Amino acid sequence: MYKRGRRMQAEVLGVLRSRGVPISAYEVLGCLREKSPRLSPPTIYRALAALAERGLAHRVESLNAFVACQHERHHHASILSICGDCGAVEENISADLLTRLSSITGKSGFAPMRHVIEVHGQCGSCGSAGGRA
Amino acid sequence: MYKRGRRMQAEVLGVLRSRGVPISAYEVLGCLREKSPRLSPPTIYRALAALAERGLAHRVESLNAFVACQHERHHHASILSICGDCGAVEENISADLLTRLSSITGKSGFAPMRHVIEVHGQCGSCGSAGGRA
DNA sequence: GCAATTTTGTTATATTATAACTTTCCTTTC
DNA sequence: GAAAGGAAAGTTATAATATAACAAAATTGC
Repeated sequence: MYKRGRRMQAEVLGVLRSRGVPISAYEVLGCLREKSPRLSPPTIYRALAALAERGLAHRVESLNAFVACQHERHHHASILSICGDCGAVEENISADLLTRLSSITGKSGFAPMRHVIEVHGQCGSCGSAGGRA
Repeated sequence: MYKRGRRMQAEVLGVLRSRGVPISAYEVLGCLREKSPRLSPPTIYRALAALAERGLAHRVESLNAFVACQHERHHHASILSICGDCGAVEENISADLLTRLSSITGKSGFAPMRHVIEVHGQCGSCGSAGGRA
């Protein structure tokens, strides 16, 4: 294994961090094209894949989008809470929950490798602010 | 609310059930086009959305695919175990896990509406059969 | 330096999903 | 029962997401 586009990855991670909320690969592409018009989708997808592998970003499966990791580099699965109103994502880690999940799925001999845990709803800010209009 | 394409939904559900594993909307389309060549994507997507709403099928977010529900009609979130080798999906329901998930995500005032819980790994059959070759 | 390997850039295209409009068909009213 | 009104389905086109496949360039090991 070698360096694999660290420069590009840093650029992409910068965009993800500056946005805060999950954005599509094409939104990243759009941002970076302002400076480097020749960029193409595979470059972005490769950087995103590398960032995910390094634990610096996550793919949000239920949105087909990507978000910067909020914790230190970790190799546990994240629990992502996604606000449908403002788009904000909160990231939680719970070894306990993963253990329980494994015990549920493992009953039939299933060996888990990767966990996707995404919860859609309304965040605290939007709940208290917007409320039921 | 009225009937909303029950005929079509039944066709689509039939295809999902006959396959057993998650398939893309376009695979469904391909199957049904053998009989009805004029079908188009929106028809399939509408039927799939209606089936999901009725609790008869699930969208597998991490595969961009759809699978028939294995339980009786339920309105709890499912835990889907997806075998990367054979594609088989097992569906589990655990109110306890959802409660814990809510308590984790709820700490910051988040109000969960929809849960996506998908676990990728290797199923029991593939684990004992294939093993490490 | 040169070959081998890996990474990056580029082009093209595959796959997934939906917007927008038309037609059909059902219901309601008279 | 016919016409108006409205919801659902069909249709066309295109948008959004993702990757295959190849070319060029950089890096490493010798």
